[in-house]
Amino acid sequence: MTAVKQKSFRDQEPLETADKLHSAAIHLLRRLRARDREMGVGPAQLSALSVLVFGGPRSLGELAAAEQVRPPTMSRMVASLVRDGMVRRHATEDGRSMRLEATAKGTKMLWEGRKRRVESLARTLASLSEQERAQLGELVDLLERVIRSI
Amino acid sequence: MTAVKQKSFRDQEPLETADKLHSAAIHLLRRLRARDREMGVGPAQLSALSVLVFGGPRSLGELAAAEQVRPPTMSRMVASLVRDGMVRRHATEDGRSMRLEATAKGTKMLWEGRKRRVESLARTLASLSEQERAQLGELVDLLERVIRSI
DNA sequence: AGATTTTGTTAGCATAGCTAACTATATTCT
DNA sequence: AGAATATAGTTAGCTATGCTAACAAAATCT
Repeated sequence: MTAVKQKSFRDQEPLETADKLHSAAIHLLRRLRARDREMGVGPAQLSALSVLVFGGPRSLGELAAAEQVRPPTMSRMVASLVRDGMVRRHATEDGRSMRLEATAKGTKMLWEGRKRRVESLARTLASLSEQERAQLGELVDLLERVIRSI
Repeated sequence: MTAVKQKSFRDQEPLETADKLHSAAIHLLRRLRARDREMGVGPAQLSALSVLVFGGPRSLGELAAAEQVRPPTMSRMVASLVRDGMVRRHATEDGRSMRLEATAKGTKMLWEGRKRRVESLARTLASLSEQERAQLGELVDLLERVIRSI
């Protein structure tokens, strides 16, 4: 805790930014969730599917790690994706694990899904000034780095 | 839809940024959720509580609207908060509605909760360069505006 | 007074997170 | 080789959050 009673403003600032960021993330996802419901696939599944589509096939454990979720959670999501024909399981040499791969249907649906989910957001972004848009683009990259290092 | 078949790169860019932002929000919340579980109160409840603490007392419907959630969802969250002694219901002239108000316990817990939730994030932010931190501070403000206009 | 509107709750469903406990396969160690 | 151990996924069961539909109670409007 580094017990310091009188915090400086400089120390407070990251906490405030962190809090705002957290709140922003909550509200962003709540707004976008509405579009998710229009399709049959939930946000977590779409996110997992996107790892397979953009990152290529991988095992369930790897997918769970990539999505920062426990194996049972991913196991259920994958089961649902397989049931819906979005993902295919391939046997590997190692009989315990399997290669998970997005199907053509899954890939197509992902593109539709993400577009739909994000298009209202993208529309808003498109209405920003050139400068703001550039700023936001850069900072999203920074944000990704930050999140990865939490 | 503005059926345009050949999209320019410029048009694609907001979609890409939007998608990254969405993904970042998901992963951020997943990382922070772990800390939430350490306390007895979930993230949605903490978020609702924060509206009462920082925004003052209000009715259930108003709270639901502020949190962009349907009344039944909020009703259940409030019931849980009341059960835990975080929130108090006050009768109003209008017998249908009620004033929801954070208790002292709720206020204290909120401060602890948000700090805990966000402190690992704040720690990471504190390790950034001065410039990056400033950038990020700007980003969240911009982000908040963007989200509000979705 | 009776009909309608508004506010909140209850019931019931789905997704998504978790841990604990299990199965099946691989690997390691005598 | 065979037993013990480790690893990969699944199943079972819990919680929290989201929703809609149906309801109850109070307020408001004719």
